[in-house]
Amino acid sequence: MVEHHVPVAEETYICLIRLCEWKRVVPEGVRVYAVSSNSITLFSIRLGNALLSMLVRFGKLLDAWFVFGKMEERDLFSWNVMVGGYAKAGFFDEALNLYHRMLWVGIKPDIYTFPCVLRTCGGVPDLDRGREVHAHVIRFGFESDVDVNNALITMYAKSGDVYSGRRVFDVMTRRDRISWNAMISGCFENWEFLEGLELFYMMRNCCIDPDLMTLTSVISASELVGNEKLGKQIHGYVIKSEFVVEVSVINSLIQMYCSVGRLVDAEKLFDRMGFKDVVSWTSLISGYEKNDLPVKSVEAYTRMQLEGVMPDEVAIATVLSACACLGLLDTGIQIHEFANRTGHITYPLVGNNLIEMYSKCGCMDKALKVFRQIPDKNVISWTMIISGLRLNNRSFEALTLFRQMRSSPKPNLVTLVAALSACARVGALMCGKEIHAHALRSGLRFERFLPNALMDMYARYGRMQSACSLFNTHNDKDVTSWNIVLTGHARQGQGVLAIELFQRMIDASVNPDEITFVSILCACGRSGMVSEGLDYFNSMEEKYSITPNLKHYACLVDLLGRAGRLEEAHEFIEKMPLEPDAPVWGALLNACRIHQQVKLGEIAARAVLEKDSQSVGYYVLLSNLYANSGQWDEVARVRKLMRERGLTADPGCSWVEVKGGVHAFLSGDETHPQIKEINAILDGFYERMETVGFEKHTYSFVDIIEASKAEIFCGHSERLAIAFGLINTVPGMPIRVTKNLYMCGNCHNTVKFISKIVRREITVRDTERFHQFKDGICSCGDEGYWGKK
DNA sequence: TTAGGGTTAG
Repeated sequence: MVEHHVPVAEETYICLIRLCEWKRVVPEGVRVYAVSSNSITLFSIRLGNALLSMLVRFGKLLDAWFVFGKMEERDLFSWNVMVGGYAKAGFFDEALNLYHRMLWVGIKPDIYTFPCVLRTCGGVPDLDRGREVHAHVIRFGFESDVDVNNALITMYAKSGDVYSGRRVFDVMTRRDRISWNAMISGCFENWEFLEGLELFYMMRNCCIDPDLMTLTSVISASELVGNEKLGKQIHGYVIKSEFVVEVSVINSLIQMYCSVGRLVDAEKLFDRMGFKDVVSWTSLISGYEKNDLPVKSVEAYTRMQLEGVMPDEVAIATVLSACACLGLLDTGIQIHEFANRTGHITYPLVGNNLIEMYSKCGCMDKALKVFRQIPDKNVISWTMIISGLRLNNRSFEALTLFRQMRSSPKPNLVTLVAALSACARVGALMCGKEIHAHALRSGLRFERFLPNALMDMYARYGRMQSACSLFNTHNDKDVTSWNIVLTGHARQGQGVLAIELFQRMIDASVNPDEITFVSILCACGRSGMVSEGLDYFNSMEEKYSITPNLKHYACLVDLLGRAGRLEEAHEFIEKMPLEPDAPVWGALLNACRIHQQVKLGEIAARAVLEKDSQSVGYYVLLSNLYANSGQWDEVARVRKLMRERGLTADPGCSWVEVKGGVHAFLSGDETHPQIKEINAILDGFYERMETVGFEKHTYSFVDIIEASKAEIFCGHSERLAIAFGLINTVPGMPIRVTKNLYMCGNCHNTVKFISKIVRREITVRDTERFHQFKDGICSCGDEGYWGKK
């Protein structure tokens, strides 16, 4: 529309700019700007200001900044536009700098300047700066201006100092509706709900009618305080008011009803709406999801699409949560594809919930792919992927990612809890301790989840003292806290301590739950306290009104079985009021393995495999039962059965922590950079073992069977980890290893031997217990490895 | 002769 070679008068440009601004045609406006800046070297105030205001309104801040720099002169208006533009775009530092420069060059701010500047102070928020600007307001004589005062109120509220805002509000001689709205929402933002509501009533007494903003803000507050009655009252008010037709107000009401669990009221409102926008639909979708109705949530999403309402990023993210909850992978994938097509995938919110959905559906690789593709990963993205990996038993990778994250973005409480859970899983004590220290340093409040996660980490690692001291100093313990320590004692075989703790729990009037009894029964079983265990089992229903579930029955079978009372255990299963499941029979099978009762073991195995033919662990137990009694044909038969059913044993994996890093070793790992040294050091041990009368041991699978070793599924990865630890730490340092399978008897012996010759403490935590080797002795007393001798 | 201040939802 503008030819390059024809000189155009400045006035024409200004007219064109005004027109573009008025018509809101961005591309044309930018073209006019481009052409005008080509033909004119310096902008006059009139043209410059016109350009500035248009560019800022179109969000073209960089271009505006360019024009600002090329103006022959600048007036108050030019500065105001720039400060306001930066403030609106969230570039608070730049806005504040400009404001100071403006004062520096001697331009006096006016009533337009202060609201812009105060917005930046509230946006950071920076209370000190805000107070400084407040002082400027007084110095330049604008303290009685309504608009400036309104901005002051907001600045104080956003900076967390709602009382200073209130003082400004109280001395105002004239207040408009904006003053009231600012003050009321300021109170709500600072959780001063009562004061906010009082102001709302005062406002009406002063004959100022609430508007749309007032109402939406008050409705959301009644949702936040969970005050159903208040919500109803406001609903009544809305019905009588002119706002009954406003979509946004009804949306807020729907939200409010959902949040107090009154879905029927929410649905009623929703159904009566003449026009429903995407927010109305999402309010409902999310309401269902939050009230544990994920199926209805997904249905509502489908209905929304059928009615031709286009989902936006929030709708997509919300329905993804529902899919995650239901494990609806197919639907989740469809939504993922949709988000890809529509470009919504770039929203962190969508990406984060996709990670959650894939994690919960067990597709961790897809989750990782999504994670890598999120352009602006926030704390939640990181937390989601860390917990996802942890959930899918990839704790090692979870910790690697956690390390990568560290400073930006700053991990929050949830991140730390997820990372601690991963530490607990792989026995990364140092990493866990670091997180503990980090939490103390960063002044995070030790709320429910964090102390529990810490205790769990220490307890799983066998550090019962640390766990207990946290427990004792932790003021608001919940049942989980008690259960964590109780389970820790059980794992350590500290039956007496477990019983003492249980008593303390009862004395403290904490109601035990189902998990409590699993732990206490387990503790009794591990400590051979059969009669105590039976007593607890019998007291569950009578004293604590907890009906024993299958887990409790399995514990009891284990308790009887470990004590050698196999027939009794068998009878107990036969008389169970519930249909016994695989773990119940599995407990008996394990007991038969320990006590080498092949006949009964076969009965148990048959029953187990009937219930669950896919879990490798049971084949391992059966195979070990045969191996323990030297029936190698049977061992081979079990292995063949596994092959036929397409099952392979989980690869053994051990972790060791060296210099703050966690190193993982798969059994038979030949790719590790230090594998030569590792093998050399192990061979050295084997030779010495042989000379003192230990049997020679080699690695290959066939060899192991032929060497008549019982546990063929061990993988012996712990040896690699221990050797690596020995090579890479200073003499005398304890070596701490965690393993994903049971440690076999052979490894147990080998580690005992190693601990003796290297004179180091070596701990191995396997899936069953915690072994502390020192001077050739293990804290577990070898039980369970060699059965009756 | 333009600019600034309050709000809300999923």
